[in-house]
Amino acid sequence: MVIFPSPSFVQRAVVTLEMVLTGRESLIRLIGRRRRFLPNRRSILSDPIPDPNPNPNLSPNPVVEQPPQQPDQSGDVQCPVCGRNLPSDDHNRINSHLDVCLSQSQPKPATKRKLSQRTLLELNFSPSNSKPKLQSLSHQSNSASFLPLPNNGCEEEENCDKQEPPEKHETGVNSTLVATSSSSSPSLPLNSGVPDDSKPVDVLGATLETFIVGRRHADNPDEICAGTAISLLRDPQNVKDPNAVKVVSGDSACCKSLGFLPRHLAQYLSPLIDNYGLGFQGHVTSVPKHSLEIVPIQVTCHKTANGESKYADETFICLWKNVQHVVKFERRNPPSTVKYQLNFFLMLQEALRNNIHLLTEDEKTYMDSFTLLSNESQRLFIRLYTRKGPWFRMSSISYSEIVDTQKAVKELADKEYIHFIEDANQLCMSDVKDILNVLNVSELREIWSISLKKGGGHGLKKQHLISSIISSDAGVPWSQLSTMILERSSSCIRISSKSESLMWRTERLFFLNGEHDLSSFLLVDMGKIKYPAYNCIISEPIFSNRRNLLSYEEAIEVAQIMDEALDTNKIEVVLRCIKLAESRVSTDFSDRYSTSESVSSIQHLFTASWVYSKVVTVGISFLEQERR
DNA sequence: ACCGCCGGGTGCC
DNA sequence: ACCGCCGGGTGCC
Repeated sequence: MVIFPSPSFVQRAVVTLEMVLTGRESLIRLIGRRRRFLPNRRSILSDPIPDPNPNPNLSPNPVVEQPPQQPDQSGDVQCPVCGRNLPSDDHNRINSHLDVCLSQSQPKPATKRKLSQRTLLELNFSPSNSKPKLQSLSHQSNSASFLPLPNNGCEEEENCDKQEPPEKHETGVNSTLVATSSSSSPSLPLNSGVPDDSKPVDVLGATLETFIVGRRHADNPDEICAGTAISLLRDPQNVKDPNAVKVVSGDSACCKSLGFLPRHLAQYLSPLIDNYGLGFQGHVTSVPKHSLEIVPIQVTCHKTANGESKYADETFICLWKNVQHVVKFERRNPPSTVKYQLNFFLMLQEALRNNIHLLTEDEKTYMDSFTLLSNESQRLFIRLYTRKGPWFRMSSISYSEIVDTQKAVKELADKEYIHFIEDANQLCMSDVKDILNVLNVSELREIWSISLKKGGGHGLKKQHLISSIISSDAGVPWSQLSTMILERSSSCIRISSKSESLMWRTERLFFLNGEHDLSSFLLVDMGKIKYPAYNCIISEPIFSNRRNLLSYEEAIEVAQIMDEALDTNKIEVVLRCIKLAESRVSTDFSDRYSTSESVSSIQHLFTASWVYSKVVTVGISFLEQERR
């Protein structure tokens, strides 16, 4: 039996230690998924760089900028790639060493993702990691920061396992469900184990454990707490499901609905209620964290006034058996809102809870407002957020869990979570290049030949076509070009920069690194990654104030811009990033050292100067390579 | 992506 | 383009 840790464990387990890595790879990990929208891009690229250093000549020698965590008094310098110490005065040797090192570190990108990554957890469990670098961290973890949880979470599951009948039983339930779900009146499944004992089944007083689902349609979803008295009420008028069974609070029929029973359970329970006069009362067992999650309940069967006295006919027994099967089945496979949605909620909620001191009122309300969106809008947003984009053709958006995409798009656009474009007039210059990317090559060729007024365009690569279309916009009027584009792409949508920025921040605050994102949840859910359960007590926030967070984020932006520049060989941009980073890192340090505040090494990894020092080292080793 | 899979876009020996 | 390759989307109910 595979034991999944609950998602809340993920957050801490995935905190990784960047300090182990050096070189470009570590920069890439630091950046994580490239942000589509960089709020400071313009100023980073064009504002004058404050220069606290009187000597503007950037030395090409990496000796100058040591990563700050490696103070060096010995006259040696440390290779940024392999970490070996070299005499700082022998430049030739340093350079040739760097060549060797870089050429060794580059040809093996296929395997480099493994092994170098450490989680806090591994550190916690392997005391052999007593390198001086890690000292403060291991100290932190030894001092009862991480307490192993009693695995109460899985205990129940394991017990279930033992009680559960073997696997074929499960599939039996499954197939009966499938067999009957299409017909509205439940045909009675051929239960192989139809009771030979035809004595009356003992239903009165029997207890069922199940869930409340469909809480979005409840009258008052907030009014649930553990122990709340509930009863079941048929809802034959329900348009979605004529078998629907409502869960209402209290025992009177006029009470507010809290939600519904799972559909498959209602399928068997409703005829029992309708035809055999059974009634059910009980209470809420526990309350989940999120208001849309399913709520475990317990109900006990009783007889209503017009109920029969004897429950022995075959139909009844069959229905009752099926009720029990479904209950069992659903306890093993609880129905749920879409998992990625729950994970996203968890992320939002945790990021909010742990970082209230970093967020503005505006941001908090915006994050809260996400939970007020309709289910489908939330799902669509999350789906789009995880896709590459930035633009998406409406025609390429289709998800089985989102029934009415149009409606979801409209709601998201109204609340400014996304931008929606269907009219050529709405198209602005800066978007054109990105929108052109959603077209395929043959569509681009058409536009190309019209706007350049010549045929062909064959043999040109996609990016070439795009840039040549943009640069030749003198050929056709602007409005005509945007019309041509939209004629082919049809309506397009894009996540708004506002929500993109905030969600990115949320994601970073939750995972605390760039390598993990929402898909990590999925990998855990599927057992591709396994983390033992442990508890985490946060003694100190990673970011003590908003200013630190913002400067960290801006440093990541610089890192990303340089990373892009490295890919596209834009050396001027690389140079600019290095200079900027160098100036920031020195001002930051004079700040740091002027205060007596001690910064633990784990917090050090989340400072702008840490990021900038990486930018400088990685950038310089790139330039070093360029030079020869 | 730390998997594994699928399906579309793309290139020109 | 009947091909391989590459890279994006996806997995959960």
